[in-house]
Amino acid sequence: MQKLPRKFYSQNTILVAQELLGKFLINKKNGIIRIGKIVEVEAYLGAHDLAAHSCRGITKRTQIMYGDPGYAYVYLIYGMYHCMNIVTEPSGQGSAVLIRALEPIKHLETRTTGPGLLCQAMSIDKTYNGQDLLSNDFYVAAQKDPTPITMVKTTRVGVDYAGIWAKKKLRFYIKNNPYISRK
DNA sequence: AGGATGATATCC
DNA sequence: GATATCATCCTC
Repeated sequence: MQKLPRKFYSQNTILVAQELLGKFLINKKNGIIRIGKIVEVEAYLGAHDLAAHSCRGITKRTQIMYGDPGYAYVYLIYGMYHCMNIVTEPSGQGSAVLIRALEPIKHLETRTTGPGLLCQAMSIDKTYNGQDLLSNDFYVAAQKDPTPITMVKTTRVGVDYAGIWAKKKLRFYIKNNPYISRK
């Protein structure tokens, strides 16, 4: 397992999103190592993407999204669940990739088939906002000889308000994987 | 179809 | 300071 370098995240957001499929999200906390395989993601392209939180410019909330790539953007949604994103592209773009579903690999007891649930299972909360994903206990890694996957491209979830941006196929998942949040 | 539940942005 | 809104999930 090889930790992904900063350079990986600084690439084009769509490319990073697609490449993240099949990689492993690893979180060590209180001596427990939790590992999940990323099976579903969404790309949020930046200030011009009306479905992205960054579409209204830099605020206290979105400053992480506008910062350096390879950092976690975690926020509370609907008062009860957290969602985790990884910031992409060079600083100032406001782009990120939302992690939507994981396949449980190690120490994941509860369901991981959705952005809110996977954060619960990985024990990720808002204190992880701004965390560097190149740290020693929170990072994404690739296996040496990854098994080839078939990718499905479709529309994002919960962004009907975003006009033409709601129709763009910026959600990617591994075909036939049983842990996808929605068809 | 609706409720839980809180941070955020945008208005006065 | 008030309120409308929300990249969700579960129960009915």
